[in-house]
Amino acid sequence: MARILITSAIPYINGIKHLGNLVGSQLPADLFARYMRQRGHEVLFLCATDEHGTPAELAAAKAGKPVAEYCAEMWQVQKDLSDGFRLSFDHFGRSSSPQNHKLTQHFAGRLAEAGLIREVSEEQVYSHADKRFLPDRYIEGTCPNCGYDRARGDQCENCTKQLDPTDLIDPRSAISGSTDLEVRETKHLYLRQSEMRGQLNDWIDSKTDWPILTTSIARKWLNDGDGLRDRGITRDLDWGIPVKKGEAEWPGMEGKVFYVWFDAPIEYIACAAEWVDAGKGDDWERWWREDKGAEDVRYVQFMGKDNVPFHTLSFPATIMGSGEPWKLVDYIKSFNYLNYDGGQFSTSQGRGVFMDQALEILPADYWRWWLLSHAPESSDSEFTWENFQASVNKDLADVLGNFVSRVTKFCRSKFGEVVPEGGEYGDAEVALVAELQGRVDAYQAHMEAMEVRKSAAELRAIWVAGNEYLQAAAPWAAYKEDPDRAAAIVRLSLNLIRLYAVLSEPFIPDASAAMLEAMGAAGADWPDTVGEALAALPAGHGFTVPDVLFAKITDEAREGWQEKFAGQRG
RNA sequence: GGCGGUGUAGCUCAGUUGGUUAGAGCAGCGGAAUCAUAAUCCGCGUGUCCGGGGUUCAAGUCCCUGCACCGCCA
Repeated sequence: MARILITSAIPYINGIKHLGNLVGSQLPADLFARYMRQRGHEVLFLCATDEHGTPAELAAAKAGKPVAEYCAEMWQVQKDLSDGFRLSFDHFGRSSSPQNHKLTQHFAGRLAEAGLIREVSEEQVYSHADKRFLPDRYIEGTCPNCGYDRARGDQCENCTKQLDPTDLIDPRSAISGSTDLEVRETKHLYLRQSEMRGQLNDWIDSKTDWPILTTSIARKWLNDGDGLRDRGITRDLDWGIPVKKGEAEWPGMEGKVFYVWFDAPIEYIACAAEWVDAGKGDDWERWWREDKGAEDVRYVQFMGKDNVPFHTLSFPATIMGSGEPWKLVDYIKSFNYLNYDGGQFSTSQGRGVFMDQALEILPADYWRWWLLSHAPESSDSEFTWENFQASVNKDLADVLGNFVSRVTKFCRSKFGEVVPEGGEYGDAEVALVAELQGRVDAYQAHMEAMEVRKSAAELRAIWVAGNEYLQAAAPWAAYKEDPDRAAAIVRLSLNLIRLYAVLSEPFIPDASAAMLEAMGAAGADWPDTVGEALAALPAGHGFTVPDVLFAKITDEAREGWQEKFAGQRG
């Protein structure tokens, strides 16, 4: 039995995530966690909300609420949605937790002791009307290059020129529109990542088994231009983790907080502490400290490609720089983007399907299956309603759902709601078991390797094999001449349903549970061999005919959704 | 502009270190069956593997170059 620590990129607090966000991190992480648990491994699967920073403050202000209250509410919303999608986190934490405050301050203190933090005085724009410093992109003005009047302080979107806020003509606050701005001197802490470039580079070089998408992004940041740059890790904000050196005050940094970029990944660790404090576990350090039991832990992270730099460089720099034996990530599974019907999903424009809307129109399993079987692994992939309807109807309703339906209903009509006795297994059954064993082996290999689409394809092939067998064995025909032969076929087929429920659990947990319940099966323990698994339900074992597992998506429904989700969510 | 990715059947995609007639699912066409959510099963693909050069006995698979789309640029 292995021990596997799994984290998925932590979603930002200011809103409900869309399906592209979901399939890029949390959903595949859940697939892997569920599979590993079923295989009997010890799994700790963590996720949290990322709550600090200017966007959270602004979203709270817009909602007319104190930021802490806003975040608490949005955390609950996101928690409920992750439950709705059956994401099996062992704990869903918050980056604003006391545990993270303590750990973030601890890391900062260690980094300072190691000489990896320097103080920098810089000039930043302060808005009197907003009573706050403004990040570059929250300052608007006229571009000195092209004259575009809504250029941002970091870059002009019109001519793409990189800008400094002080370059702008007639600068104003993007928050209030106020022009009462002032350039003030302020002091900030920088993490000296550049000092660790060699160490990080060697570490990345050692990860020969990582996807190219992951290592190429890391190498680019390490080697581009002057190489890895130092990064500011503090901000002049109210909402965040107060800057401290461990438990001690940090002279000159009063009233400042750590930048969200710095504290968010540390929440991966703090979340484990939250997990313990919530009474769900009793020792989080044995998952995170190599000197306290984590030396045999395998740590896997899931994320979209936009998050790769932070996970390959910034967070490792924090950990390595601390000089303490914290667990570094062993494998990073990164994803490309899911597009929506010819364009991008857009949170700001409300384009695409969001997690809350998805669950309002269809059960989680529909989305889980489609998203995972079309996961953007090798390149960006695309969601279209036609493809979604066709795939879900065919795979879930026709191939799997109908198999369950035809077997259970045939048995009920001929033998009653009990696994029939009599008859012997012959060549057809031997051949089926052999085929399934090969496919289950392949399925396991793909799941171990986190090959999501290939796993889905193999699982589907396993479902198809049942239909092929049933079609060829034709118990409805055999029943007329040789009822015992029909009984044997049905007995095996009922056992196939139970096996399918077990194998499908990581992808479609609700349907899996419904199938197990209908079959009166005890649990979803992974089979040692297919042959044994198909003998789990003995003759005489009672079952019930389940309700239709997957109702089909009609053309009318699909057309309605297509229109409804074209943009501007209401 | 720099960097990276992608470009394979109508659609969504597989194609390991270059090696036999380039594959899967869906859609389409033909057939079988009738237990089942009109659900299943069987059969059917002469595709400029984006274009053009090159290396090689052999390239979708390596090199150069052009084109298109996408992303990132702290």
